[in-house]
Parts: sequence; C-alpha cells; structure tokens
Amino acid sequence: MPAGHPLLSKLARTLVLSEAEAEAVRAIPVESVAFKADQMISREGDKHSRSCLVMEGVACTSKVVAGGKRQIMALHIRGDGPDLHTLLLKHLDSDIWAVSDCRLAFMTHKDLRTLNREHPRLGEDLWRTTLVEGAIYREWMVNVGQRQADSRMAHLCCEILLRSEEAGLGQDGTCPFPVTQADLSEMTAMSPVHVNRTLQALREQGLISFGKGRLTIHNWPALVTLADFRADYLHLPTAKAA
Amino acid sequence: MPAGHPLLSKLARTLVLSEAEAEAVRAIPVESVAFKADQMISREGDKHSRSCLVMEGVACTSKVVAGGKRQIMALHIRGDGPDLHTLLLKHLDSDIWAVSDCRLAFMTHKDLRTLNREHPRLGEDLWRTTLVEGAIYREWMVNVGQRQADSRMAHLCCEILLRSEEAGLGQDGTCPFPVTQADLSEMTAMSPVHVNRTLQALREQGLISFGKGRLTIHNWPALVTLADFRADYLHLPTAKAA
DNA sequence: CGAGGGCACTAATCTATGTGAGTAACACCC
DNA sequence: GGGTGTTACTCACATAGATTAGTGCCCTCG
Repeated sequence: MPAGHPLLSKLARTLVLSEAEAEAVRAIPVESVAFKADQMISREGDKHSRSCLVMEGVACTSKVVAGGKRQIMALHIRGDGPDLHTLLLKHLDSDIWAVSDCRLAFMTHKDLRTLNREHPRLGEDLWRTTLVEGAIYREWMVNVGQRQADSRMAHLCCEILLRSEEAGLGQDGTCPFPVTQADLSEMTAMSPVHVNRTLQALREQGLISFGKGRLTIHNWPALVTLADFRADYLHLPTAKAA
Repeated sequence: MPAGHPLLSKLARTLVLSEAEAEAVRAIPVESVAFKADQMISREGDKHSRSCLVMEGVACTSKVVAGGKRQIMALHIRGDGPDLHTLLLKHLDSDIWAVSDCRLAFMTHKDLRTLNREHPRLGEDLWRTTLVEGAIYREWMVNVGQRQADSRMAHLCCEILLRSEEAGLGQDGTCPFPVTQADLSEMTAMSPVHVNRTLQALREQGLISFGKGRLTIHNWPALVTLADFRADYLHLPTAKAA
C-alpha cells in the first residue's frame, strides 16, 4: 500500500473525505504485520478484538471439510478486509490464510466502532464493503456450481483483473497474481490436474498467460464471452464495462 | 408472521428493544405483498427504493448462467431480508424469486435509513444480519464445491431445520420445507435425477423424510455426522450445538 | 555448485454424477 | 370426471473431471 493510512486509501476509493473524517481515520493506530505464504492468519472459532486490511500480497478465506478437502471462498487483495465481519460476529467461521507473502494492517474493533459511531458515513462504507463481498460470494457460488471448467477459470481471471485494477495494482490487461495452480484448484473446486489442463487450453486459445506470479489477459472480449462475465456484481465505482 | 410489525419480530430475536426503539420500528409503514410460487420478485439490475422481509413462505436468490442453468444461492424464510443489501448497493446483482407461495413486507429505504441513523443499535443488527447471510454463502460454497452428493443434501437439511427453528417455524426435528426436487437441484448444483437418488438414499438410511412441503429429520446426530455439519456459521443466538 | 523441495506438467484409468427419455401418481380445472 | 400440468421417480448410457502416479524444471539454500 502506498504511504498513508491503509484505511484512508481504502475509503478514498469510493468516498471523498472531509478533512475531519480524514483526520479521524489517521488517528486510528495501525499495527502492520507480515505473513509468509501459506501461513495461517486466523483460525475458525477465533474471537477477534481487531480486524485487518490487506496492504500487500494475497490472503484467502477457506474452510476444510471432513474428508480433508479445502475450499477457498474468497481472495483478498490490497484494500480488502478479510475479517471485517468479526466487528459484529462473535467468532470467526472460516480460516484466513496468507496465499502469498503478505502484509496486513490491524486495527482494534474499539477504534473502528468509535469511527463508525462518530462518522456514520465512513462506517456505512465499511458496511458497503462487506455487502460487496457478499455479492462476490454469490457469484463464486454460481461459478463453482454451474460453469464448466474453462468458463469457470476464465471468470476467475476476469474478476481478478478488474479487482486488481480497482486496487491500483494492474493495468493494460495484466496484474500480479501470486498463487499456485493448487491454490486455483481450491478456488474453483476442480482438481489440480484439471486446473493445469484448463489453463493450457486458455493459453492455447491465446486468451491469457499465467505464471511467475502474474496474470495477463490477451483477449479481454473473448475471455469475457467465454466466462459469461458481467462485472455488475463487483459494484465497482468506476464502471469499466466491456 | 405473527401479529405485530415484521421488523420488530425479527429484531427481537437477537435484541431486547427499549420502548423507544420498539416505537420507532412500529412507526415504519409496511406494505405486505403476496407472491405465487415461481413468481419473480425482483430482477438482476433493478434499482430499489425499498427492501423487504419474508413473512410467510420461501423465497430465493438465484442467477442464471449463459447456458441457461440456474444456481440458487440463498433460501429466505420468515424473518430473512432477501434484498437488505440494496440499502447500500445501487443495483441488484441477482434475481429474487418466490419458491413457494409467499408474503413479503416492504419498507422504504428512506424509513430504514432514518431508523439506522436514529437508532444505530438497530441498524447494527441489520448489518449483522447481512454478515450472517455472508457466512451462509461461504458455507454453501463449501457445500457445492467440496461435499459429495449425500453429505451435501444432508448439510442443506441440517441448515434448514436449524434456521426454521430459529424462525419459530419448526420443532422436534420437523419443519415446513415447501420446495420441489428441482429446486433442491438448483440449490445443491446437482441434477434433478441425482437429487432424487440422493434423497432416497437418505430416506432408506432412516435419516430424513421429505415430501408434501415438509422436512423431517429422524436421526439428527447421524445426519450431522454425514453432513459434516457445524452450526457455528449460522451465528445463532440460541446455541443448539449437537 | 550440488541437493532437495516445490511446482508445473503429463498420462492412464476410474467414477460420481449428468443426460435423455421416459412412466406413474396426483391435483387442479373446466 | 376426463384432460392437462406438475412433480416424483426410473433406467440406460455418456462424460467431465477426479485420482494416482509419475517426470522434469527451477529455485533456493547450504
């Protein structure tokens, strides 16, 4: 995250802050913590007194089922709040992991509640953020439940690029995407082998390249068509449509 | 919904309201509208100036993908707010349908915003509601992505019973569940044929009965085990554990 | 600079679940 | 009270994708 308070950068994406509001945000102390790839950040059942914002790298929310299989339900990039909901929900119902090396900014619930009380407009934007997350969950469910492997993977790529651009991380059809094929398999609910086949198919069609922690989309319109992608569910302020 | 203001009954599930709070809620005008089974309630892209609460029957949130296949992402029973998020999100990103005949209570965003402003504690509970919904989306994603057909169906049954009990609709292992097998197939992302096979297997094992708009669970512990069901994600105030 | 560990990738085989094409049992309606 | 629509249910067969068991390429670290 560029210099400045991480929460400030996040809010400034959708809001124009008054000086008083900006000051209130800057007053919130932040502890920045680094995590290595595949390190657990929080565990299901944890009771939190702080929430965090992703500053660098990629984190995820996941769950493991009885048989040991794991589903990644959400990917968190710069500006996302993986556990904002613990502000109001007593315990965490999923695990949170670092997917790549990453750095998180922790703020206390107490401070966030005070902000919410004294600057309801900002609290509302935080609430809005959690609602957009919900919209993304819905779309991922559609993806996992109904789309074929190639569309499914294509859809994920479209989303990642748009969200990265929104976070100021990507442009011109390319963005950082430091995840392994095994990670992709847990996001898309396919086997790692099939992820590999599918990526190759997309590559051979000249739609994307993926590797070395980076995703590049070569033919956005074709990918969007294959993916059956409509960006409305991301509720982006900047309406990059086609 | 029993007599009284629908929003009042909903909030009273988790909160003890002061007389002033209760009065503020009762002051909100409600329009009650009936829908027939399979009638669309709202369409993707709609811009709302009102939100609703389910009073009777079952509604769902769903999306249709390019090939025409449909995923039901959420089921809404008495007390649920299928489109509460339109309070802060400009447009709807999914369709909302009546699954069975149902009755909804509509309130204007204006009134809800006023309530939120003047009684932040109540607004917070509404926010909390949307966060629980998010937790349910996460669990459904795990269900659709990782669990086998029988566990998947079992998990859905466990959730429905617990949520129905919480809504005051079911008890002693039985609750109304007015959905068809085709509906179930769209919730679980399996084919209708396979839903039928799976239900029969669960019946033969003496775990559940389902039919005539009603679900009965005969062996809760066994079903919970098969389903790999842990209720924590529902964030119920009454902690019915095992 | 050589060894070990990830990770991408491949190939052969298997299986859970989908598909298509029906029949049977009701419920509603004219 | 027979026609029509809806839902449950069956069977035979097809297939997308899982599984298992690898190989080989880097990168890193000692």
